[in-house]
Amino acid sequence: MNDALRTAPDLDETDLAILERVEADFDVSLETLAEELDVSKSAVHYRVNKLKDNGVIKGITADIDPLAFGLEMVAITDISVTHESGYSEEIGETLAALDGIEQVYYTMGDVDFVAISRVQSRDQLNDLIDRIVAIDGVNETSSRFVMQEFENKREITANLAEEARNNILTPSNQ
Amino acid sequence: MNDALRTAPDLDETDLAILERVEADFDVSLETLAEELDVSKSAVHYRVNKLKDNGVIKGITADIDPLAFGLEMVAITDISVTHESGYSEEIGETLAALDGIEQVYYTMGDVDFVAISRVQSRDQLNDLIDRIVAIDGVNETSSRFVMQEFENKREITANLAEEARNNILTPSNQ
DNA sequence: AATGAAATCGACCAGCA
DNA sequence: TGCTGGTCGATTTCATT
Repeated sequence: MNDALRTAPDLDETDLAILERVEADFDVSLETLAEELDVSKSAVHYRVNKLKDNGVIKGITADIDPLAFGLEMVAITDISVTHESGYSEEIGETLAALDGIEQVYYTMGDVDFVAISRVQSRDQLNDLIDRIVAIDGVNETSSRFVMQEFENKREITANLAEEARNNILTPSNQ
Repeated sequence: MNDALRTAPDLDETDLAILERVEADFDVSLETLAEELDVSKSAVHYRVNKLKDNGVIKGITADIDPLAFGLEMVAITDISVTHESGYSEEIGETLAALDGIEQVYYTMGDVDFVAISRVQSRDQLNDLIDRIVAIDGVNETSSRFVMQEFENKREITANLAEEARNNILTPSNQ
């Protein structure tokens, strides 16, 4: 059995086509979708609903431009913690809850956490780092400025390698 | 003048309230929104449209659960490039185009690029790293496994520090 | 910028393969 | 289970303020 796919519901090509389309842009009429995919409106509606029930589609959200809020500065911060504390779960949640921090990863290796943050100014970044080091158990931090972000595409379906796509369409555990 | 806000269109509290709501969940009726925000349905609709025209709302998208595709493995890869090549822009775009890579950051410092990738298996990660080192100009890579992701909330409005929020509502450059 | 009415579109349901 | 076609309610559009 392919362990990586144990949670995957069975999807066919039409489901994948719908997902690829709506993951990039949901602001489209059912009718347009139906024409593009060459199925009926009702069928699209039925499948989209099922994908929502399945949890494959976690939600419909509006993507907001960070620059519209002046959030022009991105930083990557490595954070190491004192291991005797052992509260990595708690520290991770505390980090993720800080204003300005977008993502927190707990990693294997010397550095324990990697945080990606987005702020308006260098002052706000300094303030954020102060708030990070003030967290109990945080040992050391080291930040890098991001000069350029490439294609902040977070599209799952657009990132599937061919092998991964094949695994979904023809699961070994069916 | 507050340099960080030069691109910010003027937003009022109602706009912010709409954005906070729809950034987390757009799958809501106009009526519900109107009740929650205590404005008329038409007004909500008008403002949402304006925010789309403004570019503040970049788009409406479906969020897909990576686990539904068996994408259980996340890695952070530091990538250094040979500087005589000078094609960092091109390398960044090439990296971002690789299947499996979600985000690419070009940073200041020893490490030139940081890539976040999401794959189904260790094999796929090895394959991805092979594809990275095969890129012309790539010098060295070093990857860390992510053991846990904390609150992958990418919500701009939820991450604003109070100062940042105040900057938007009462811009110094108005 | 916001409204209300008219036109359009999507959600839901009973029924069918 | 997956889909059809039709009805009703919701949303979009637009003239108007």
